[in-house]
Amino acid sequence: MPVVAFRAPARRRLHEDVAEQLRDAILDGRFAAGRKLPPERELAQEFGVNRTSVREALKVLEGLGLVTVRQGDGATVRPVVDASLELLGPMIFHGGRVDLGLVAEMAEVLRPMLREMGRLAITRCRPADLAAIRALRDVVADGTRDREMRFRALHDLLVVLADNTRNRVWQMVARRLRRLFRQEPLTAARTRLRRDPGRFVPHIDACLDALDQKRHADAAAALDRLIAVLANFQKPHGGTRR
Amino acid sequence: MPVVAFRAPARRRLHEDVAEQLRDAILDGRFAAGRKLPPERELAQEFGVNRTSVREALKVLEGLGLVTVRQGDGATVRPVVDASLELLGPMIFHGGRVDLGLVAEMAEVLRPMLREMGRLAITRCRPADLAAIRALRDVVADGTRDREMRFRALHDLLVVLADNTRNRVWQMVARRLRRLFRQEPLTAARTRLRRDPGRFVPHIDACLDALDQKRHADAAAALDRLIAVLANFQKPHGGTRR
DNA sequence: ATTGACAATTGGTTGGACCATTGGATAAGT
DNA sequence: ACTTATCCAATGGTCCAACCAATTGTCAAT
Repeated sequence: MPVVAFRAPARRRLHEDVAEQLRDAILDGRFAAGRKLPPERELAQEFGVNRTSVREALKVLEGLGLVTVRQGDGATVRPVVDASLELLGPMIFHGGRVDLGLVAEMAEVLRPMLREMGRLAITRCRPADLAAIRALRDVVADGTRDREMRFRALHDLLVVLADNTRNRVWQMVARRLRRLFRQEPLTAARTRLRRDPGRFVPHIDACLDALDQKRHADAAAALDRLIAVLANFQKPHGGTRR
Repeated sequence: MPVVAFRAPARRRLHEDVAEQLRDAILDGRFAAGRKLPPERELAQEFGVNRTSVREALKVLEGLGLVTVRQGDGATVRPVVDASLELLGPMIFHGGRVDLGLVAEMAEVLRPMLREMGRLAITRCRPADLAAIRALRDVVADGTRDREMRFRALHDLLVVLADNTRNRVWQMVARRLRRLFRQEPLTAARTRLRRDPGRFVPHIDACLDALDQKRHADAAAALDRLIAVLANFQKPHGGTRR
């Protein structure tokens, strides 16, 4: 396993760039809900690309639920609240800023979800499943490794936990969350803040120890503490972090 | 308000049809994860459409996380478990069948989520917010109306509840769920089974009464009973409904 | 005032051309 | 024989130009 985490160079396609710019424009409110986007031909000219690229970008936005397109009429912007949860990433990190309020609201949703998922996993995991968890725990605890790589192991832990629930929906949810946690601005934030993934290790160990001794309630309690650290944000309406 | 619920005639676009067929082929396992889709030019010929339409369809599939497309290489199918949660609908209703196992797993995820959302809503809702809930309750209880329309009011209730949490993430989650509940095969199933939305009314009333008297714990308990009825499926591994 | 025909706007689709990347086949070098 | 460099066929990415089809507003006829 490499010691340093590289990221693939961004070899991007035109429609991705167009879609991203339009997406951010909508999220920023530069195109209000209910308003119409400019015609495709006009957008193509403004972006300096062919109409095809604009159309492909619009397909992406339509898939995200950000616009509805009707022949003869144009592309109408929809309320962001009606759009896909895939947008939570871009909504949290928009314009170089982090929306701490939204992070807190997200944590408010995540905390009970992860608790429940953890409980199910503890109930259903079998001794053989623990090996994968221990391997990831060791990576998280390994101070000689790249910090971001240890965080990646932590995210993988989430997915392994979901797999132990034997529930396909939880498995999909966990993988979407892992994807969100690995989005660029967040990894940069972790690096900047020099967060230490090691602080999760004691909770992981407590959980594993309890599982070894079949003390499921204790294992669940240890997981709860881990999740409390992971989703460690103030309640909304109050607003700042920590 | 109309008494009968009509649905807009399906005025579909080519790429939507193509995307849907490819999506179902992947969900059915006709294209296994890791395999490659046929080249765009070939697909265009098979579907009898222009390459542009195939490409737009592929953009949709890419947005769903079902395939990754690389220039020079082709479109590679990704594991469904890594794909978007938007796929839960088509996964549940595929090939004219309902995957009851997946429904049960979904209920296992939904139940704790809705309970938590309900608790938050009860804590934070203000007296003025109850009017909207009562109006929807009346529609659900109105036996003279079209059954599906009463179900739609029930789904709207979910969204209003989410709005009362004052949490944008819950609001988005609730709207995605409403969208899922309203997908075609599910509405047909409800009509076929002649489900009665009225069975939820007593729980709604109990919740509203408790809220009037500021008995938040009782309101939460009533909501829990409602959710238990709503997500009324056997645990997975056991398999059949009711 | 209502209805119906028309026209401008705008998305939908097509065919074809050419560019850029990838990966394997082939040739060259050691 | 093995490694390395080169080339090429396959495949996606982009562009162009034209035409089809749905929508909406306009305007005339009733």
